[in-house]
Amino acid sequence: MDFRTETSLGYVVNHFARLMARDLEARIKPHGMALGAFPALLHLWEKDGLTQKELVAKLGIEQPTLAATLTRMERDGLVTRQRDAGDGRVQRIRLTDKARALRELAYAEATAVNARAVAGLTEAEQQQLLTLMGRVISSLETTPGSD
Amino acid sequence: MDFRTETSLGYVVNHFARLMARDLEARIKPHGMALGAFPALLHLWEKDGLTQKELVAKLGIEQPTLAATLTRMERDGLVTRQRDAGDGRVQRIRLTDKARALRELAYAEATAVNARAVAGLTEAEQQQLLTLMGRVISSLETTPGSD
DNA sequence: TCCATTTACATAGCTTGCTATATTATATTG
DNA sequence: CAATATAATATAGCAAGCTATGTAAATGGA
Repeated sequence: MDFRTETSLGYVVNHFARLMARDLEARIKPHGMALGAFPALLHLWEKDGLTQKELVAKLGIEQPTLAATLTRMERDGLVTRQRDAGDGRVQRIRLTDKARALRELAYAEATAVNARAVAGLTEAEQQQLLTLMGRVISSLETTPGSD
Repeated sequence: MDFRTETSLGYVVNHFARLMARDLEARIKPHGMALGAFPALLHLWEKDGLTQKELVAKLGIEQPTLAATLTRMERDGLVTRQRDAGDGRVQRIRLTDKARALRELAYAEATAVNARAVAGLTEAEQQQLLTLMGRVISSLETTPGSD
């Protein structure tokens, strides 16, 4: 059997993702944001006070991964955890002033990373790339794990 | 400013890569292969006895990352490290019989993961997705880091 | 009402990525 | 030929992903 890395979707997308992550990390780290905090911040900027469970659902990562990330974000002064008054199991995640102040800057850096990546593509190609990836992701998320 | 995760290339590709990695990992782990070993094995199956430096160049990961992966692969009985006779600094990475025997099975699992991912796309769309990602990767690798 | 179950989150332990730095062997240069 | 520079790999330490399991609070059925 033949198998080439350049035509293996998994291989290529992994490489792609690492390049994007490296770039974004280099841009946001100087502003006190870690790479792993970024996706959580995006959702919290949209809606502050989400619970851990809600964030997990939005982020598509596992609960223990988020718990650890939140601990680092707390340490870095980006969020606080507050026990929900009505349900003692629930932690509401709230942004600090520092995190709120970083919003526009973070958007700008992420936008710049994305722009640099697709600089060689036409508008239509950029759109198609996102659409195709979106369709693959949906299908991976809805069809059985490894059949 | 507005920013939506569903249209952020970095966000989407990260999610995509994790889904692919989870699937492949679940398939190959039962056969004694770790996810991180997989890319290295693909290259060693093509050409056994590569040096660490050569592998690093092919894989696009950092040298310490590969060194750690090779240590685990050695532990798992997939490779051996042999000092090069001519140059005492060089380690030649050689596949074990066990690793050689896993080749076809590994190709089959990776092919299955890729096939499941693109099941909802036409042949032309699959080709286009790979082509577009390839172009973005090349451009990320050739243009300056974060300007 | 009480005990079992479920729910929300935390902890432990591993992998795989990174940067920075140490180590050791070869190459170069004065 | 010794001193220095460069090259190949190793080590240390951290981040962020995972699975498996622990803990504390809420719920629900006998």
